[in-house]
Amino acid sequence: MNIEEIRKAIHQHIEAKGLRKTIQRDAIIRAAFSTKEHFTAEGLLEMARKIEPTVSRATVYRTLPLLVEAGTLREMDFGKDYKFYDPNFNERPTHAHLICQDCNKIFEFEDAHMDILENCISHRLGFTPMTKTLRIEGRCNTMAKDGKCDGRGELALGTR
Amino acid sequence: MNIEEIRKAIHQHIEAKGLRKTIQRDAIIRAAFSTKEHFTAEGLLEMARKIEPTVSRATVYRTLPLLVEAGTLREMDFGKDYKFYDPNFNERPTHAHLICQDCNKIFEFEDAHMDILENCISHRLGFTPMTKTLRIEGRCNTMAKDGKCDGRGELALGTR
DNA sequence: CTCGTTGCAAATCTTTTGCATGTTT
DNA sequence: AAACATGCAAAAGATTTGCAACGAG
Repeated sequence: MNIEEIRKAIHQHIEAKGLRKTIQRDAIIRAAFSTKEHFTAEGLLEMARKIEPTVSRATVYRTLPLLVEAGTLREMDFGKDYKFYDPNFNERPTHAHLICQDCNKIFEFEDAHMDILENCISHRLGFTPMTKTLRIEGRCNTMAKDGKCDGRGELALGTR
Repeated sequence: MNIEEIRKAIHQHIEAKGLRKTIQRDAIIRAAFSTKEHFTAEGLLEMARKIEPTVSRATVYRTLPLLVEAGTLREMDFGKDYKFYDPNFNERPTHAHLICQDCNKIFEFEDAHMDILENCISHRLGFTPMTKTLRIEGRCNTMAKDGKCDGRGELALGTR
């Protein structure tokens, strides 16, 4: 799903709700999906203003729920006092997060077994899973052994 | 781990930090672990005041991090604007949550396969897992079939 | 007696909202 | 023209903090 498809999906959702297409909303959408990084409302405001300087904080906060409702953006809790948003669920619908307690980097990973197991458990409990969130916080093994944390990038992507 | 053991563990942690034992803190501890329900800071204040009326909101907010640090209480995000706390990780260290989107009840479950798989994945990625959080939101199958949601209790406990 | 602790109220910080004005259809 | 959207600034709501009085060791 590239950015044009995402934009189309969101505009469809917006239209279905009887709402309108505006330059501010479109700038916010473009900004949100121009990155693979997780971002905050404030960060999104900054990014959107580079595209369209008239975007206001209020419009960002009013638009974010639309992107979440449309199923294109996921609200995330990383233990901070403000919300983060993850734009990568379009590409990798079942990914989970591993947070390094040594360097604070957040890694994304997908695992088919995990996905299947989550589905099994849900059904055994009598539910059809809609949203699954797995977050693992851990210590870097290299850090424990050699005293240095080898996080290989801000956002490590890859199915293992 | 019963409440007396939990109190002891927390008092040990508090002492180790060079802090003091007070009636307000103890009331908050007793309140927090007198229930299996998830609670908010405000809810804990209410419960603690039934034990010791002099407890103030500020002290609750100052004490909560101590219980979390001591490893006896887990901070939880259930998508609301305020934090929830889960006192059940002492009894069931690896439990996860399933939230019914039809009735909003939160079920707790444990699954050994899940636990093992999470550990495997963590090690494969080069980490030793410290905290694992799994939350599944889903639709009730009975609701879908019969139009009624049969959540069998506020907090369903049990390994399946 | 010393230093941590408490309650209160004020401050903080993110997110929400009322309102007058501007835009989309 | 009608209905929705926007920016601004004020409001809201959870959590934090400064401070003077209090309490544990």
